[in-house]
Amino acid sequence: MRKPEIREKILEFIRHSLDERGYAPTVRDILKGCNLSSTSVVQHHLNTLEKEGRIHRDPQVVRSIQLIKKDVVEVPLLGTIAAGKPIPVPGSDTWTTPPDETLKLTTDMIGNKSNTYALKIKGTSMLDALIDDGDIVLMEAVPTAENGQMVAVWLKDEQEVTLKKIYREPGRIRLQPANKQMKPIYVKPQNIEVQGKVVAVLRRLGR
Amino acid sequence: MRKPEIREKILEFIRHSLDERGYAPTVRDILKGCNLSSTSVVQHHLNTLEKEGRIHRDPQVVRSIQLIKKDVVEVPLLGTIAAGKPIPVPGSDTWTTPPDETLKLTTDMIGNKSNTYALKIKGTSMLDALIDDGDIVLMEAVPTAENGQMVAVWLKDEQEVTLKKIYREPGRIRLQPANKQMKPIYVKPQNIEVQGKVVAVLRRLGR
DNA sequence: ATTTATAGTTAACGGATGTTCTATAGAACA
DNA sequence: TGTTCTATAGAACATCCGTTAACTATAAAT
Repeated sequence: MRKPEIREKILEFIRHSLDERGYAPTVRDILKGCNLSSTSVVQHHLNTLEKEGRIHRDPQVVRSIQLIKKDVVEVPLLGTIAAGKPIPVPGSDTWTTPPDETLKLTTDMIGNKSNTYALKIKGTSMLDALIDDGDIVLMEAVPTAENGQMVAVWLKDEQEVTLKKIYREPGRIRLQPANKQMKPIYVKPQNIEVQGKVVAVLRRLGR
Repeated sequence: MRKPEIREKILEFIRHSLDERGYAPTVRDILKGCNLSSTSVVQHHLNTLEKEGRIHRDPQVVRSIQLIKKDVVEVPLLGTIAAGKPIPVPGSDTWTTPPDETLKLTTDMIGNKSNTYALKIKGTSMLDALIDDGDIVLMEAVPTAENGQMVAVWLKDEQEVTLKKIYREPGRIRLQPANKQMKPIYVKPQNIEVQGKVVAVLRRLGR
């Protein structure tokens, strides 16, 4: 019988230890904490966990166990977004040079996604999306978007980028402002280009 | 001669170690890393740093050094905010019972403040502040607010709470919506009660 | 039924590590 | 001048800890 439960228990214990005490447990800490009977049992499970990529250890180093799951993510601030300008989409050239600035965020905010980036809003052209000058939007680089999703849309005819909720309707696409008091606009499918999904909006005030 | 520089160097080394490797250095790591010559020198400085409250160690525990400064802050989500309802202000009764939910945020977002709390917006009554239904506002519990600051204001006559930028003018107070296209309202000073300062606005989409 | 992989036990080695003791030197201070 | 505080140096100690080896036990696979 495979016994993953004991390894879950060990992981939980490590998590607890990191959380409560601030540093990782030793093999013998785990031994006692999980009611195991031998250090080599612990060693065995730790080896397995490391093979599974769930923890990382530095050989011979006391208390070097780390959980792989990340709590804090650094999101690159790739540029600004303004009316009449396509938004910077992470391309090969954008990734090669490291971004000038990064934002530290918790996975609470974005869902552990790796393809998330941030853009700073310039100007008040996004007011209908309830987004102010200086706000920061977290974008996820996705090829497609589901109905109802808030997306960054490039309007080819108007040469303009806008943030709207997208709804595909027969023969047309409805772009609905976040502000429900405002009316939607309708565009031809071939007139738009979805440039990314809006994951979150951040507004920092009074600094 | 006092030598705080070497302790700053040690702190920096600890920070670097925690950052790069994920766990704290040993006394001998610091010895080599800071070009010191004896473990007892390191011990001495660590004792001093601990007395100064800048680090914490567990006696006899390897790699237990922790920096006191916090990077991730848990902000209590104290309740909801809606028109016609005073916002929950952290009082004695609110703090005694732990909040149902907390938000993990980095000090990037809020400035290491301890008196910060979060409120969830219910309804669209804050649209003029560019704040949507479901948005989360981070409030700082402060007694006074400076001019131009975005604050939560309780309007006594109207029995309503609103988020506006506050400007004290002779004989009246101007409450300016964040949306610059909208006109300010003017109120008598005795008609308002500042309930807190808005530190940030968070909007999480598509989950 | 036999083999194989996983899990557990016991014991021990050797090195890493926190701590302590003693001694020295310079600066501040009264 | 003597005292005290801080910083430094070297050495030594006892313990903690990661690792390994040899062996047994059990479940799964063939």
